[in-house]
Amino acid sequence: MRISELSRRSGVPNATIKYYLREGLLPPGRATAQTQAEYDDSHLRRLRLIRALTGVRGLSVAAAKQVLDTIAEEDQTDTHHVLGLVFGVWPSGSSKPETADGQVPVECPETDALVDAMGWTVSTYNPARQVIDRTLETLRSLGMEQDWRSLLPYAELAARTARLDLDQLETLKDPLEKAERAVLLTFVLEPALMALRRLAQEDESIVRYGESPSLAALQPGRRRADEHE
Amino acid sequence: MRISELSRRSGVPNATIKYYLREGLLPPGRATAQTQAEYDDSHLRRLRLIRALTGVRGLSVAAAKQVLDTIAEEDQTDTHHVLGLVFGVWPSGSSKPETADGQVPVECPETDALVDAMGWTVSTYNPARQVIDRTLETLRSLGMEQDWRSLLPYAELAARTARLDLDQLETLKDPLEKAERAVLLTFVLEPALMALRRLAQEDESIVRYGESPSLAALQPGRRRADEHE
DNA sequence: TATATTAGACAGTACAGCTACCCAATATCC
DNA sequence: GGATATTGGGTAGCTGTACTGTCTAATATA
Repeated sequence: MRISELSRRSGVPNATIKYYLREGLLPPGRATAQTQAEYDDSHLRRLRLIRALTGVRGLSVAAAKQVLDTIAEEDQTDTHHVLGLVFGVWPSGSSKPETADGQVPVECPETDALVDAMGWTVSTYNPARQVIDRTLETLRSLGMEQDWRSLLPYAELAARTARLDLDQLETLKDPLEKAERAVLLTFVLEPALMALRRLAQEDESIVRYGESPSLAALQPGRRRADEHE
Repeated sequence: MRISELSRRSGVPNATIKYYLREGLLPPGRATAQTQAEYDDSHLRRLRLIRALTGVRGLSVAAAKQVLDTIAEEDQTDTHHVLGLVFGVWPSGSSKPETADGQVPVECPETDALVDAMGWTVSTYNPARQVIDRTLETLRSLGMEQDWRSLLPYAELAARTARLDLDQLETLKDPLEKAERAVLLTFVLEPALMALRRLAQEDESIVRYGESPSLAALQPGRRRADEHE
């Protein structure tokens, strides 16, 4: 297909596709002539992935490129290698670590302690480390007397979440497919997970403190446990 | 204190403080004369909160204002009221819902089913609903055959997370303090929770598929369960 | 009284993410 | 085979966000 059909099928404007091509987010089509190129389903798929990362997830174009580059490069044969790369990517947008190209591991004493307490094995280069230390610092500067110990219960829940994530990769055999699925689970799912927390917070707040102001009629005598009505 | 001391103590440039005042993120100081105003610790605190939301969390200035407005307005006496407002705020930045001022509830059939299955009680106006439906749609458009049922295990973990969150509010009595703490837990903690997931994913990937490429030496014979070494 | 600081207003800057336009080459329709 | 439309490639411009710098008159401080 040519660019206009790609545009029509993806809903992304022609000019924007060209922009993504220029920025290297979308690989160039197979050139059939000097002013003609042929695109295929892989381009359509990639385009949708780009829009998922920049749209619902809110990544910057540069961050999306970084993520996309990760699943494209390197040898795709080692599952653990590919996944390690994906999980190690940090979209340098919101809350990015200082070191742009995380070559140098930054001291993260609190995360070290947490990782040790959880018995985890994670690369010292994983940028997620810095996010945790920086967040704890920020919370303390706002008077919240938190340290890594207060994150332990959250870490336990994060471990279970990660297990759910990895379970969904088991069914896939193709390493490339696995890498793309990992990206979807890791990045695109993030807003939904936070949305679930928000819903659960509202429910829990109603259970503990009373009815929500936005709701007119609630069933009385709500439970504390989790069984359904 | 005057603006320069506020700037020095917060680390935020003078001009930026004026910008926040203009934008209404920071309440004006008590004017002592036509070209003089007095700021206090509440301003310093608010300024730090603004930087936490826009910095580590990555909210836009407009989204931060929306969050800040929520804890400032309304009567502060009802705990459930205040928390309902905070948990209902969606920072219109990344993955914002379409309706800017969520007055009209949007149809979210998948979230409805999920909420029902969990036995939750949440406002139909909570913007988190739309995020979930939109994310599921996006994942499906990328070939992931997901529906609300696949989110159920995540919802269960979200419920536990919410319980941890609310536990940390129990100790506070002042409703205003409670609201601010809720903001910190809900928004500022988000990147850290996602970072924890990333670390747990890397660990779980090593446990299942082998060693991480970034790590030179690992202890052999890793476990599947969660006990510490 | 001299110097520095301040509030308030507004213009200017830097960057991101598109968007519009141009041109020569190519495809397509008659 | 000629007219018309589309394409790739490049560049310039536009819009919005988050500041930053400058100016002025009023006020504080030495």
